[in-house]
Amino acid sequence: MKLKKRLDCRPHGFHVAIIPKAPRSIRRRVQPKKTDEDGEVCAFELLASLARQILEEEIESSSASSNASGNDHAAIGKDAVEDGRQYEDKPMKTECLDQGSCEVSAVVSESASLNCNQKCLLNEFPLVEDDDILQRTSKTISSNSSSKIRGDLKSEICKSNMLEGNFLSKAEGGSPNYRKSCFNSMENEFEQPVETKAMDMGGLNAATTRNSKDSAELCMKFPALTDSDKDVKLPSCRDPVPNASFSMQRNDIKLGIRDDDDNLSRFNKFSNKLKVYRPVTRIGDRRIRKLLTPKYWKSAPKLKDFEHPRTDGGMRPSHRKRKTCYNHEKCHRDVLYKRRRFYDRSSVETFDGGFSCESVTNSPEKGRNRDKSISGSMLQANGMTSSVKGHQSSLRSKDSNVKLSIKSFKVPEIFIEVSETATVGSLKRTVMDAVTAILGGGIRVGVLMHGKKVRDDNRTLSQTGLASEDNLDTLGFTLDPSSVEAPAPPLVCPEDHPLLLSDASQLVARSLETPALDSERPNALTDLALLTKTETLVESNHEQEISHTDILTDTTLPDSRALVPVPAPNVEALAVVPLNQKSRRSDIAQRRTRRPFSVSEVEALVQAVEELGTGRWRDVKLRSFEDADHRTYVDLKDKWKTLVHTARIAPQQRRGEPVPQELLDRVLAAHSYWSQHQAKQQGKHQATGVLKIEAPTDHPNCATTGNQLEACLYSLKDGAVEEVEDFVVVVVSVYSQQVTACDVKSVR
DNA sequence: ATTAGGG
DNA sequence: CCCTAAT
Repeated sequence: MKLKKRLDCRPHGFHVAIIPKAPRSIRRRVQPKKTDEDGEVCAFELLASLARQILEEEIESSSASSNASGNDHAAIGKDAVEDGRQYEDKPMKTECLDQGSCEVSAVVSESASLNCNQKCLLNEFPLVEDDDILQRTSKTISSNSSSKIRGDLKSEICKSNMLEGNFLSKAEGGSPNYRKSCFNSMENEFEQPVETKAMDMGGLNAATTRNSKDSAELCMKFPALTDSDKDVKLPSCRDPVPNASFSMQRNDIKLGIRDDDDNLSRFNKFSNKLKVYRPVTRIGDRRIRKLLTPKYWKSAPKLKDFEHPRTDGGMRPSHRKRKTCYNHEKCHRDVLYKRRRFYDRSSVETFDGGFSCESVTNSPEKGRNRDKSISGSMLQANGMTSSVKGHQSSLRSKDSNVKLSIKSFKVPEIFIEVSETATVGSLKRTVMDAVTAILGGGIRVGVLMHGKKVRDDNRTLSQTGLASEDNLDTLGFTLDPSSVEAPAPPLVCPEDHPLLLSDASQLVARSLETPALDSERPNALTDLALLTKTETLVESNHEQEISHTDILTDTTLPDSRALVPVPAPNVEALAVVPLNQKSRRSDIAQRRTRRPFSVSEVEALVQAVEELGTGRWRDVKLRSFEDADHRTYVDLKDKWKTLVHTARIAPQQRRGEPVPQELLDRVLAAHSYWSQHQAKQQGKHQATGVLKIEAPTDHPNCATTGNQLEACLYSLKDGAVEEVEDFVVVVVSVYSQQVTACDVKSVR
């Protein structure tokens, strides 16, 4: 099937796990491995690196003023080399980089006639060039690349490129030159949503098609600097000249902070790429809707989505998705998802991508941190996501100290928009500012447990349940900007009146200095805060809203002017989605408002399931929720699912309106019963007869044995007479009555 | 349209 | 709740 296909396409000798087109769960789980194994590069290091570059550039550009292209060459080359050395010590790699830089120069000059901005950008990070180089030198490199991650990956990528190139060539009826197609393939890879078919007709054409207008847009975006994908890419900004083969390819500017891992993840995309091409026009509402779904907003460590501006002013989400690392079950918790929505009127551009990086705070100095190491935890920064990935398991020292280790720290997405005429230097500064704002803006730490904010600062860890290893795994942190006040927006009207946070026309018109999209506001953080808050309110459910409120008014938090907490593991914040004022909603199906099941509803559901079983949701619906229009059978099914889950987890871990234990018990009982008896006796138990199960209500074991007893009862046939525990029961019809421990009476 | 599962 | 695949 798909899987096979893909496998066939992939290059040999490629070790990196390819995400097979298998059940999501599987796919997801496959990737994880590597994420962590290739040693993560400290995000801060990256940032530092970036900063360094920026500074250097700044100096350089200031001294050399405008026309930076010339200087850039040298600078870039240098940077590249340094960069390379910094992350790798292998001569080979360095060599590789060197070549890369050389190549860069060449490339640059070649494209000198093109739009300068792009050209300049091109210099920044010789990622593309490298790839290009690699492409040519892949053979040599790959042959002896041995174990060097870098080397391997690169060569792999090259291979991949070639593969892709060929593929595309074919698809397009033959590409004129290899390099070109190769490049395009690369481009596509970077710009294309892995799982969507957003791009029109495959590489070349697609790129060409979009060229003209896109270039006009100031769409310089910085996708994410993700943990393993620490490259800043600047998609779009294509050259208006479609036929300039070379330039065209070059116009897809990508800034990449190369890094050991990035290739890895990037490469992964290749595997997904092959199946991507499909006409955009095919994308229907549903598609779009899907794209706007949290699922696709997830910008996890290795995941990044961003959308292309659309020439027609409409929204054309072209995103890319990367599977996240799911190292063990815990991984998903490490993944921070962030949603961003920008509501803007005029120009409809969707930016969903960002700048995020992860740093590994592998503080070996456990001593320094005392006994604090956060394991299996994550840090989430509101507005600016940052997450901490923890070690696999929580350690617990004898002295009952809780050991936590914050393994990684993810810095969020940063949206940057720069004018087409902005200088590279300013761009860098912009990035720098953004990063600085985030890191230096002052943050407040929040603690999450099971995704819920732990608000009481006075409680002890054990009281909070954080002393338990189990809970430790769900421990999370949030980094909330503490420097700004985020007054609750006057709008809490989720559906009908999405907040318009910014005016795109303005955004586009000028270059922004901060990640904030609303250039009208002076303070980036404020914007973030507002956005976050808004987003949350718009999206959140009641519970969340409540907790938010609580938090905002929580006096135990001195400077709790922080933003709303981000619900984990589904962290969503700062979602920015273009909103075309009017009819946007019709296009974008809104997520249904959340409507928590009331206890009575649960009761009805349980009742129905007890009688009908777990595989007849439609009947359940008809039977007990006929009038509840908002409850579909799918909802019921889902609810049951969650009920079962809820019943299984510790009461402590349960959230939302508490469901009576009694009901949960029944859930479990019914569930186990129906699990065994599948659909066998469908309808057989249709309420008839009277339950005659008797046991002393006051029997000491009644309560404790309740579940077991009940479970046993469910396994009995109607009319059966059996001994269960200390009881003798006569079952006339288990489902004709609600069976609970207390209903059991002794027949003896 | 339903069901079953993964997310 | 959403999304999909499979019925």
